[in-house]
This record gives sequence, C-alpha cells and structure tokens, in this order.
Amino acid sequence: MASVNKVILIGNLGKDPEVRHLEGGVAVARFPLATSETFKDKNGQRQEKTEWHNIVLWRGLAEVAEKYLRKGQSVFIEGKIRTSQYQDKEGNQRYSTEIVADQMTMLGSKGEGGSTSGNYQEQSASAGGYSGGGNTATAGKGASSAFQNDEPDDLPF
Amino acid sequence: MASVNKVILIGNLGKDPEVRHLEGGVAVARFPLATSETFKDKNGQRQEKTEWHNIVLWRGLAEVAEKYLRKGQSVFIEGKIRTSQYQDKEGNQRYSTEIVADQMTMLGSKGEGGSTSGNYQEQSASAGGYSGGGNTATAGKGASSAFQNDEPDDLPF
Amino acid sequence: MASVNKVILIGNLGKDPEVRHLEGGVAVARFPLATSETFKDKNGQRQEKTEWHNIVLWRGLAEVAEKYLRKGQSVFIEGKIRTSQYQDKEGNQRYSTEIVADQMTMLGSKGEGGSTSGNYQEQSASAGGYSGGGNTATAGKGASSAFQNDEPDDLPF
Amino acid sequence: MASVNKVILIGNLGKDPEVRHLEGGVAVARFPLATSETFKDKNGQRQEKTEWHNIVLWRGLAEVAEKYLRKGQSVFIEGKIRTSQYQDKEGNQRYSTEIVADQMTMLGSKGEGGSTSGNYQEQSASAGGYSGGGNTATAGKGASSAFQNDEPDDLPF
DNA sequence: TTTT
DNA sequence: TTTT
Repeated sequence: MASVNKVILIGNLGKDPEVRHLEGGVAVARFPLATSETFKDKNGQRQEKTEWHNIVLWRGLAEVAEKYLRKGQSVFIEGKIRTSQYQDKEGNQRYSTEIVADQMTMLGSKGEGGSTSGNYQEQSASAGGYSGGGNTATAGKGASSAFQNDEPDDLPF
Repeated sequence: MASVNKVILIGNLGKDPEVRHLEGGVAVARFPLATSETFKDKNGQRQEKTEWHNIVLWRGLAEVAEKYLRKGQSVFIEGKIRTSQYQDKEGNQRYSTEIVADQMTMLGSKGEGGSTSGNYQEQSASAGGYSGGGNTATAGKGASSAFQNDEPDDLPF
Repeated sequence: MASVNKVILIGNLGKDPEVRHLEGGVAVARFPLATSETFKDKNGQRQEKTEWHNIVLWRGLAEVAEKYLRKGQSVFIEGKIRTSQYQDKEGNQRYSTEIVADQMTMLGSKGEGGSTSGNYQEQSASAGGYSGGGNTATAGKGASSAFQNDEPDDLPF
Repeated sequence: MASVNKVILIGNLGKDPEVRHLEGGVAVARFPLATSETFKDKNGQRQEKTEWHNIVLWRGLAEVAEKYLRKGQSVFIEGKIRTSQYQDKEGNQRYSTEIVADQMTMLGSKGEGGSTSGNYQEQSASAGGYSGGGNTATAGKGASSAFQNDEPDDLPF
C-alpha cells in the first residue's frame, strides 16, 4: 500500500459541462479544463503551452457543475488521476486519462469576479448511501449535497 | 468563499502519539512531526533545518495512530492548517497552529521497510452519523473505520 | 530525510501587503490570508469559520505582491510551513507560524474577474545568483522575475 | 492565466527506470509508477484497484533515478500532468499522458526501511544555464545537482 | 522531539 | 509492471 494519487488543478473550462443522468439518478459531468504555462524559448520569446485535462465529476459535484459551471469559467479541482483502457474500432488497446474530481471550487470568470465562487466537496458515505448534510460549503446557493463516490465500473460512455 | 486550505506532509514522529478518548467515545491523537530540509549555507556547508508540526487526528485516524504509529516512524499526512487562540496564564492572547489530518498513510520506519504501510482516510458523513464501510484502505490490518470529522469546537486540552 | 512540507491555499488578503526592502535589495512581503469553510452545526445551522494565515513572500514574489496584490483579492499560494521561535517581552518562548510562499497566482477580486490573474513562481538559482528569465508565467503584465529563495536566517522582524 | 497543474503521487516502481542520455548530456528517465486504492464492493468484499502512471524525470532527477531507483521501491513524486499527441502507425491521432516530475523523494522499499531515503528537487535557472549548487537536499549521497527543466519539445521517443 |  |  502506501499510496497517494492526488491532482490539483486551477484552469478554465474549454466547454460547458456535458452531463448525463444515469439509471438510479446518478449524475456524471465531464468537461475539458485548460491549464497553461508561459515560458521563454531559447530565443527569449515568451511562449504559452496549454494542457487539456479531461475532468469527470460524480453525483453532487456533477449537479453543481451542471447548474453553475460554464465554458470559460475558472475552477479549482482536486482529485485523482484515472486511466481507462478501451479498445478502438480496429481492436487496439487504447488509454484515456481523466481527472476524477473529489473537490471543486468555482473561482469566477471574466466579468463575474469572485461573486460566483463556491466550494463543493465530494463526500463519502456507506455503501449505497446518501449522506444528506455534511460540512460542505455551498456559498449561499444551496445546491451542494453529499453523495458517495463509488461509481460503477463500466459506464456507458 | 473560494477557499482552499490544504497541507501535505511527509515526516517522522518525534514522539509516540498521545491519545485521548473523549466523552462519547471520540478519540483524538496528537504527535509532533518533523520535516527537515537540507541546504548549503553561504560557505557551501550542508545545513539541515527541521520543522516541527503539531499533528491532530480525530476518531478513526486517531485510533489507527494509537495502534500503529510510534516515535520515529515516517508518515504521509494530508490535512488543513488550524490556528487556535487561547489565553496564557498571564491573560495574553496566544496562538497555536496545528495540522488537522484528514488522511494518513504510514510509510514505514527503520528496519521495517514498507511492511507497516497502510492508507487511512478520514471520511465525512451526515450529522451525528457513523458511516460504516466506505472505500477506505486498511492494508489488510483491519482497524480503519470511517467516522465523521466534525469535532466539537471546545475541547478540554 | 524523506521529507515533504507543502501548503496549498486559496484565500483572500486581509490587508494590503506590507513590504520591506532589506539591505542588499532583497524584498520581503507579508500579508494575512483568509480561508473560510462553512459547515452545519448540530442544529443544522450553516456556520462559517475563517482561518487566518501569515503569508511571507521573498524577492521576486514580494515585488509582484507589492505591485499587484491588494486587500480583498483572491490568490493561490503554494509554499511551506515555517514556525519561528522568539521571546516575548516577559522572556517566554513563543512560536509564530508562517507560510513561506514559493508560488503565487492571482485569481482576481470582485469587479476584476480573471483579468488581473497571473502566475508567479519562485525559482532557485546558484548561490548569490539572480537568474533573469526563466519559465515563469506573467500574464502579459511583465513583472515576474526569477530570484533565488535562500533568505537570511535572522531577519529584523 | 491563473493556472495550476500539480500532481502528487506516492507509489511503487513497476520497473527499473529506463534512462536515456540525449545529445548535450541531458538525461531522461522513465518508469511506470503504481498507486493502488482498496475499497469494498457492493458485496462488502475488499477490492484493490491499481493505477499506473508514466513518470518522466529530467536531468538531475533522471540521474538520481538511474543511480538509486529500482523496481519495487516506493517514491514520492511531485510534478505536472502532460499529455502528448502523436500519430500511431495507422495515422490516427493518439494521446499519451505522463507525469513530469519536478520533485522526487525516495521512501525506501522492503528490507531497506528509510535507509535509502532522500530528497531531490528539480531546480530552475536562467536560460541555458546550469545552476551549480542550490538548496537541494541530497541525503548525503552526493548525486543531486541543479539543472533547468526546459526540456526540448520534440524528443526522439 | 524525529530522521538521514 | 509495483506494493500490501
């Protein structure tokens, strides 16, 4: 054991979240998140390099994303790296890497400042359980609730 | 809002954990954790500077600490900074800064290698609730259980 | 060895940065940073608890703070915990805990949105050295430069 | 801007590092790192899921990896996510996600305890520059040196 | 007060 | 392909 798998990102949504409501009422949201870094190349020219991350949110976090997150907005994401294997059409083994969020904090977007900010935290509970309540911040907007995070292994997308 | 308060430490216990079992069966463990960094001073001499952190663990994490953590051992701690105010004997306002852990992973100690390693994660649940089960790692040693983390505000120490 | 001492904060400045320019041209900036979390108490009432962190920035980061950071603004800070000992007037041993930043990213403030954002990273170089340039992001505002971080041990404050 | 891309991993090497020494003396090391989490499935059975991460280290870190890291050992890695595009043999666009380390700390392996531990930190310097020295920990083993991290964009693997 |  |  002795394992840690932790990712911390601050970036901007490349698209509106794409949300699916699975059988059983479980919500899943996905969006691409851009982080960029600037650096000087060998000629001293400032360059920018953008990294795109596939963000996945489950349950309560997905619902918050559906309601409040839009393309261009800035968010803080804490989560873990997960690489899935799948077969492409030619039958080759492919890999897809995603960031499964367990915390999300809105940081506002242009023209909105900090006013849209809020903290949302994924919470764990016992098997099958909805743990209504908890110490999760909701920034005066209601919305955030606590769900477990044990998503099904094989999802239809 | 839009707040994040996160600490990540790997260090060694300066003492065995000091554990208290509060009324209601809630356990609290405390120990000092040393992190050290080496650097070269202006004379090119290697120097070491040690930082001491006051670690606080609640409930399930405290019980794991009581059972498995000992002076000298190496642990990974994830948590948050909390500074408490108190009055000293002369009535002056004092501050005490602690790291309240919400995840702890044993990294072994001298002569033990990785064999004592294990992951333990603090879990949140609804008010008053014990959330039996969960996705917490226990490294084949039993022990780790899931408790909520909403400790009482005023504690007798 | 085997040590990690890492802090990640997103919060708001409680005051404008207080900047000192030491002998040798080294700048040091300090400001209090608030992080807050909301939680429900036993009565189901939403409560907010604010944590104050003493942030310290050196050299390039201090100069960026002096130019761009103001009370109320939101920043991302990455750094380490450092607790200093000192004697109070009665000769008692006291402790003061600070966060020494090695990365700082502006996240904007009310009315400013993401437009004031920028990444600034503390960089290390060889002894005594100024390492002009580097791969630090500056959000099109210039300003960010790379300095070493080996501050003097005993500082006049 | 306002970007953060940070990964923190503790895991075990799946293989010995594969090291290449590029033209110009630059070293690059790669190895797979396993993180695993245990959880209880719907039947209450303990399950383990392993995640594999492709770790990339440059220059000084690569050299430390070459000398000291071996299959099975436990390491702490801090770095960033980088996804590269490439064309497979059929000409399809493919993506490969790696963790580019900027800090690495050995945590020992079975039978070795903490005795092989050490901290190694990637350092940045001015364009083209080697910054000999710095405040990097080397655990009494020599080895760690400070290099800049601006690797070439197109590498022959 | 730990560890290397 | 690691580790417990």
